[in-house]
Amino acid sequence: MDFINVEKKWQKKWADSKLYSFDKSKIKDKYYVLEMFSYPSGAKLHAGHWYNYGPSDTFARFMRMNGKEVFQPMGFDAFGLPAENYAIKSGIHPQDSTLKNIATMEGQLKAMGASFDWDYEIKTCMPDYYKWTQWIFLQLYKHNLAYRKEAPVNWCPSCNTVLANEQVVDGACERCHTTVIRKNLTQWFFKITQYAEELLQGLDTIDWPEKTKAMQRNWIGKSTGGEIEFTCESGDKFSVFTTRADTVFGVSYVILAPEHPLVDKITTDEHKASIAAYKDNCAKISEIDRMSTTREKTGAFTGAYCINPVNGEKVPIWIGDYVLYSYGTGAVMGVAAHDERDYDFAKKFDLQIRRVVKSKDGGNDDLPYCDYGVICNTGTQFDGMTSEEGKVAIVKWLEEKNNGRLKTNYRLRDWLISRQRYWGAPIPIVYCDKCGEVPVPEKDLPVSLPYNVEFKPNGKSPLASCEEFMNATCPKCGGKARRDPDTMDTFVCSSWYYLRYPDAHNDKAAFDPEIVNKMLPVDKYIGGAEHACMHLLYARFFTKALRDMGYLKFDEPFKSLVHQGTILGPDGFKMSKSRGNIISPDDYVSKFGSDAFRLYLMFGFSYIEGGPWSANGMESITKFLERVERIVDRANLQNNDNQQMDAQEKALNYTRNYTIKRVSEDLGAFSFNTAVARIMEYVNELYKYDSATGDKKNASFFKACISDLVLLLAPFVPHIAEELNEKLGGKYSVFEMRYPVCDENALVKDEYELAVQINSRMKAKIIVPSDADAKEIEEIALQNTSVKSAIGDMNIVKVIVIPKRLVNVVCK
RNA sequence: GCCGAAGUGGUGGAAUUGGCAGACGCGCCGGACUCAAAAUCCGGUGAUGGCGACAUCGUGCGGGUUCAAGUCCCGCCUUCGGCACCA
Repeated sequence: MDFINVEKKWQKKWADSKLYSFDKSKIKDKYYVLEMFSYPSGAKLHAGHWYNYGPSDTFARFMRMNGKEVFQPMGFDAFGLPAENYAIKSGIHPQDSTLKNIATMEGQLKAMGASFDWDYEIKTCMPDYYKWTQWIFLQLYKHNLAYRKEAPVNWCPSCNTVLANEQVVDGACERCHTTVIRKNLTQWFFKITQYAEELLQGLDTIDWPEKTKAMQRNWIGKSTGGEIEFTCESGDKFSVFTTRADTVFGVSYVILAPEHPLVDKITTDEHKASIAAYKDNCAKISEIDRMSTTREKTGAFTGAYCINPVNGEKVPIWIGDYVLYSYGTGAVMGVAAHDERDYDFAKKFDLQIRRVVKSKDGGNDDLPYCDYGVICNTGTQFDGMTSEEGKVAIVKWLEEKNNGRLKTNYRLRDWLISRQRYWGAPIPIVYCDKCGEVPVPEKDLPVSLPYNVEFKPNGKSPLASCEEFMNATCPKCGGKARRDPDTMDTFVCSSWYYLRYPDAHNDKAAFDPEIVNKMLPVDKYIGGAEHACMHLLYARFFTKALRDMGYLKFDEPFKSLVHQGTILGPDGFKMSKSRGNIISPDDYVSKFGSDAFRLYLMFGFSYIEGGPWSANGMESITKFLERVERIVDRANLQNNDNQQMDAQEKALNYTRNYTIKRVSEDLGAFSFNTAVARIMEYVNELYKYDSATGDKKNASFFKACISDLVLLLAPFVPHIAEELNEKLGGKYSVFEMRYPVCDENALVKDEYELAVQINSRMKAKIIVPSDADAKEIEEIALQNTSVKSAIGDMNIVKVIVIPKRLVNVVCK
C-alpha cells in the first residue's frame, strides 16, 4: 500500500465530508476529549506533540466508534515570552512570527490525520479571544478576586518581568534559569487562596493521577493549628502560628521575621544598630541562600521581651531569617526542645531548652524530640495529655482568655498575574488622578494590544513607552487617565480556553452558559504532568470562581485526566536543542507514513511512562501493517459457501471476541501498547486459521472476522483502516461504523486448561469442563498420571482448588 | 529532609491486582520456499546442570506472611519527578 498517498486521499475526503464536525443535535451523547493546546513555537511538531496527540486521537476515535458524539477541538496558546524573546533577537514582530508558526502547525496537525474539529479553533492572541480574557479579569475584579498590592515579588533580571511562585524553580526563572531576585512592586493578584480549601477538597472528587493530586495537595499545603498571642513589655501584641500548641509551655524565645513591622518599634536602643545591620544583611542574601535548609541559622536579639500567655514567663524576642514573613503571622515561637530548627537556633545563641513533651512509651529521650508524645513538666492540668489532645485543648483554653484561637493556614499564595512584557493580554484597568483605579467598562473591550511597540527590554513594561496605548480617558470622570502598562500572565489565557471551545465564535459573550453547562466538564483531558501546580490548578480556580458568579454549574473543569509520559532522546535525556538529541517525526512520517509512526509510538512505549526513543522496530510496524493488508486481501479471495462452525471456527471466534473485549478495555485505560499486542495476536490467529483451513474455510465467517480486524484497527491507523474498509467493500466512513462489541457467548468454552501444582511447583496441566466445581476439578487433577507420579508416596495434606486459576496439592 | 513513582531476559515492555513470570514485538538461532538472494511463512529463544525426560535458580538487596509473592508486610539500596527553614 502506498501509505503516503492513502493518507492524502483520506485526509481530503475527511475534510470535504466534514466527518469530524461536532453535531450539536447530539449533545446528549457528547464526549469532550481535550488535549492541552500547543504553544506555537518556531520549531516543527516534535515527537512529543505526536506522542500527546496521536494516541489521544486514537482514544477519541474509539469513543466516536462507541457512539459518542466526540468533541475534540484544537487551538493555540499563542501569547508568551518565547515569541517576544525571538522578536528581540530577530526583529520579527511577535504577532507575525506567532501567526506564521500557527499556520505551519495547523498544516502539520492536519497532516497527522487527527480528528480535530477545526471549526472551533481558538488562538489566545487574537482580540476576539483576549477580549474575553479581559472580561474575565473584570469579573474577578468585580467579585474581589483580583486586587493590586505592593509586595515583594520574584523578579527575573533577564526576562525583565515578575514571575509567579509557580514559575520559580530552584530560585531561578523557569524559562531562562537566571537567578530570581526580590523586588517590591505593585502588582495584580488573583485571590486563589480564597479557594484553597475547596481546591483541596475537590481533588477527592476527580479522576486524576494520584501523583498529580498529591502535588496539588502539597502545593496548597494545608496545616491546622492555632494562633497564640504574645504581649510585649511595651504593650504591643503579636501572634505566632503553631501546629504544636502542646509545646507552648516550652517556649524559650520568640522570633520574628526580619520584615515584621513590629521589629523597629520594639527594638531597644542598645540593639538598634545590630538589628539594623542584621536586616541589612538579610536583604543582601539571595533568595536561594536564604531558603537553603542546610544553612546555619542566623538571628539577632531585639533587646525586647514578651510574656508567654500560658505561664506568664518573660521570653526574649529575636529576629531571624528562617522565619518567613509571608507565611502564617511572620512570627514563630521558639521551642528548642521540640523543633529541630529552634533547637539549632537555641544551641547557637545559648538559649534555654526546656522539655515539655515526653515520649508515650518512655522510649526515645534525645532532644530535640519532635514527635507527638505526652505533655509533662508544666505543672498544669495539661500534664499527662497527649500532644494530639493538648494542642487543641491549650488553644481553646487560651481562646477563653482571648489570647489565641484555632487556625488553619495554607502555603498557597495568591497568584501574581502582572507581567512586564509586551506579548500578552493587556490588563483592562486605567488609573485616573481623581478616581484612582478604574476598571475599563465591558463595552469598551477589548483593550487592544498595539502593534507598534518598542519591545526591546529596558527594565520597564514595553507598553509603558507607547503613548498611544497609555493615554486613556477615565470612564468615570472623563478626565485623563493612564492604562496599566503590564500584561497578564499567559496562564490566565489558558485558565479558561476549555470553556471557550464549545462556543468559540461567540462575539456577545465569553461563552454561552447554556452551551457550556451542557458541554462541560471535559470528559478526558490529556497533557503533560509538568502543569500540575500551575495550569491545572489555575483552571480549577477559574472554574470555581465563575461558578460562584453564576456562570457555571459544575465544580471541576476536568473530570478525568491522563498524563502522557515523555519521549526522551536516544541518549535517555530530555530532548533539547543544546543536547542535539531531538528526534524529528518528519523523517519517519515521510518514510513510513503517519499511521505507522503513530502506531509505533503506541506500541513501543507505555503511554503513561514514555521513555528513550529508539527506532528499533519502526520497520516491523510497517511489516505488521503489510501483514494486515495481506490477510485482508486473502479475505477478498474467499468465495466458497461453507457455513460450518466447527472447532477451528469456534477457536477463531473465541480469539476474535476475546480481542474485542481486551482491546476495548485497554483503550479505555490508555493502555495502547497492550491493545496493539492483542490485535497482533488476533492477526496471528487469522493466519493460522487461513492456512489450516485452506479452501475448506467458512468464507463468510472469515470475512466477518477480517472486517472486525479492520474496525479494531481503525482508531490506531485511521487512514489505512479507511482504505482497507474500502477494499472490503465497506461504506464510507469506517468511523461511522460501530466498534465491534464482544459476544460473551463466544467466550464460553466447554472446557479449559488448568495448571496443577504439587507443593507450589508446576507439575501438570489438566483439561476440565467449564462448569466443573472445585470438587470435580480436584478429582480430575488427582487422577492425572503426571500428578500421581509427582505425588509419589507423599501424603496429601490439602488440595487448594481455585477454578479458572489453578490447583495446588500440598503434600508431605 | 518530606511526598510520589519506578527498578522484571540481550532489548522495548506484559502479567486479569496474591494464582502457570517474561504476553506482544525487536534482536538472535534454526527450518520451509528459491538456482540464489530479498520478501514471506513456520518453529525456537531467562540462567545453570544434564544426551535426555527433567532438576535447580530467577522480577534491585535482606528478612517476613502465605498452600502460593513481581504483586502484601518490615528494613535497606539505586534512579527519576515534585516540594523544601511552611513553624
